[in-house]
Amino acid sequence: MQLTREADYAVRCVLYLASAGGRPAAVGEIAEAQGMSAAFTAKILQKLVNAGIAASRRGVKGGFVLARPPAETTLLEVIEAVQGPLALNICVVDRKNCDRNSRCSVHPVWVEVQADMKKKLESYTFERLLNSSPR
Amino acid sequence: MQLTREADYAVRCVLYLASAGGRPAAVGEIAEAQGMSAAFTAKILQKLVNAGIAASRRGVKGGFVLARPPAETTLLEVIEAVQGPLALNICVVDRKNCDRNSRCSVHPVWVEVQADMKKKLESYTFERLLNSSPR
DNA sequence: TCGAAATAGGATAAAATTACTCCTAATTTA
DNA sequence: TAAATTAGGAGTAATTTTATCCTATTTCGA
Ligand code: SF4
Ligand code: SF4
Repeated sequence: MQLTREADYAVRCVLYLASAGGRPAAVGEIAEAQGMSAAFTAKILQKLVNAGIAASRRGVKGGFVLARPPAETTLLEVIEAVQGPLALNICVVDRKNCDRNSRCSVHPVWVEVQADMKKKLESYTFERLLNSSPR
Repeated sequence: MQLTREADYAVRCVLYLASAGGRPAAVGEIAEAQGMSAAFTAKILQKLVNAGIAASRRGVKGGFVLARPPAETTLLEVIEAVQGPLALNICVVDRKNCDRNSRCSVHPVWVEVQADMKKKLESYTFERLLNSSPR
């Protein structure tokens, strides 16, 4: 029931790229700024690129940028890009994962809780996060 | 970001005990009814007893009962009894777990999302679950 | 054109967590 | 006392998490 370190780092990556405002940032730069290992950060950035959240340019002046403006990327997207679709319980994403689902009175609760969570995470764009003063 | 199997089983245990209505149920009975292994179920029931959710009686006519009426036990309590306090991210339960928390704009989001989740899970008592028709 | 700087991707591995099992001791009832 | 039952500790296999490292590819600029 916990966010993976990978997902936390992914959020930090996107946050950094958003604050960089379009200037390509290299893995090393991002990793150092956010206190993460460079090799692991590289892997995460790859996933963000594959998910269409970031874009990369190889070579000398290369690095990573956001593929879309910060207002168009949500926390949910970033999390799902690295740790897959949200799944509070095995039965939520696919009912077939538990054959008790038809007579289970808790199943609908997980569905509801996850929907709430999803909605909230979708409501946080990186523009919004950037403008919120950390406290 | 997923409920452990243990927590899911724990909920099933409590659900079963609630439906048994005060009659002591042995591990084997609970496990069979809910499609869980007996040995693992025994471990989980022990945790529920330690958390004050269930009570046990050893010996021949022994077994497990709920320690309180179903209306007084919530989903949250059962989950926390087996997998510990809810913690959506390392920084939520204790800020010291991440030294970036003071300048992190995402930290408050996790706090908020977890609070929502907690509130919702607290709102589901086992009386409520028992009376809800599974669909 | 070559070399340096950078990402892409695959393989590998250590550590932690999850999901169990098994055994012995203690307790309770008939 | 024998049978039924929980209590608790120890142990274990599988899975997931959290990385690291290596090689290939791309790009820039001298
Ligand atoms: S028992 Fe109910 S809540 Fe648990 S996995 Fe099955 S359907 Fe979902
Ligand atoms: S970076 Fe922010 S969200 Fe992530 S653990 Fe630290 S304080 Fe929490």
